[in-house]
Amino acid sequence: MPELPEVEVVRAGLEPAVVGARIAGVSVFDERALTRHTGGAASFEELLTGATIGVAARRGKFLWLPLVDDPRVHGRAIVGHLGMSGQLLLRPAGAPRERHERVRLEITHPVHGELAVVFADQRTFGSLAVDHLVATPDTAAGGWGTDAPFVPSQVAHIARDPLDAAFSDARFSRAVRAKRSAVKRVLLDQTVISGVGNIYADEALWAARIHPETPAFGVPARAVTRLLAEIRAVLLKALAEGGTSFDAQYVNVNGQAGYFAHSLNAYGREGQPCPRCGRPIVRAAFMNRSSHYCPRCQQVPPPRAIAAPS
DNA sequence: GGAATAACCTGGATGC
DNA sequence: TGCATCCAGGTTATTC
Repeated sequence: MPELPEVEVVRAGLEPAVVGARIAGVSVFDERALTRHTGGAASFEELLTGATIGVAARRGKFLWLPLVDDPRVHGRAIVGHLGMSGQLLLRPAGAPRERHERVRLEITHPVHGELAVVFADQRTFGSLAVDHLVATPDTAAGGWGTDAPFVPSQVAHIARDPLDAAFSDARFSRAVRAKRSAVKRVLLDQTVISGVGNIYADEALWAARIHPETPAFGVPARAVTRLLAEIRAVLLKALAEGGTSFDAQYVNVNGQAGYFAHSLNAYGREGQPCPRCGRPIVRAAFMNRSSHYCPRCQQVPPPRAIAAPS
């Protein structure tokens, strides 16, 4: 499923092909891909046709492409989220329609010529929209790939991701230790830390030896620091390996899968030995999905050892 | 206001 | 072989 590393691979793949490109045509095949766009397909097509893309930016799992050189769309951007199965693919102009293709942008790049940016999405949880840019409260750059202190309004409520230079470790630590929820639930809360999904939450918790159901306020400050370091480590390793692909649901802009699935220690390894202690990895229901952990390495501290936040 | 839960969605896997 | 059911999970609206 596309989490931060997978989305960053897509952003980096799009960047050289779309920055500076002019959008020559827009085709919307399925309006469910525009659930975050106000105005429907006609508005989406009208706004984008003729616009030029400035940069390719990302925060957490959100991507955006600011639009420049056109007063009609000044201060706006194409904002995209891949959901669970979304793909952004680069194809030659006029390429045959992809399976599950929802939206296509025909672009003309000054160096690469005519290309198609294809948004395909099997489960239709992903979406594209044209959105207004708003200033970041901390005046730092909006995210990866941009120096401008702006983000789409739909992304403004999302916390910075842990690979962002402006991410505040101290604010994250305070937020975690103020929550009564399970620590894994906090890691999946995009308003606390963005970019982490089910796979990397399980991997980081395994690496930090923290049980996913541990009350967040019960995680010692030193362990929160260790957890954040493990989150960064697992995200960077996954990024270096091109992301995690279990099936055809995640691929880069050229349709190629990543290799990080081979490096997983906990997620998807139910019944297999823990790489650290050999005890079988356990899968447990969690928030309508699954948690994977080692029952020996990751134990919930006894209640008496945990002091609830006041 | 914080926390928990359901709903959205499709296709592959599994069971009968 | 065909049908029904389960499962995967990011985000958000709703409920508690």
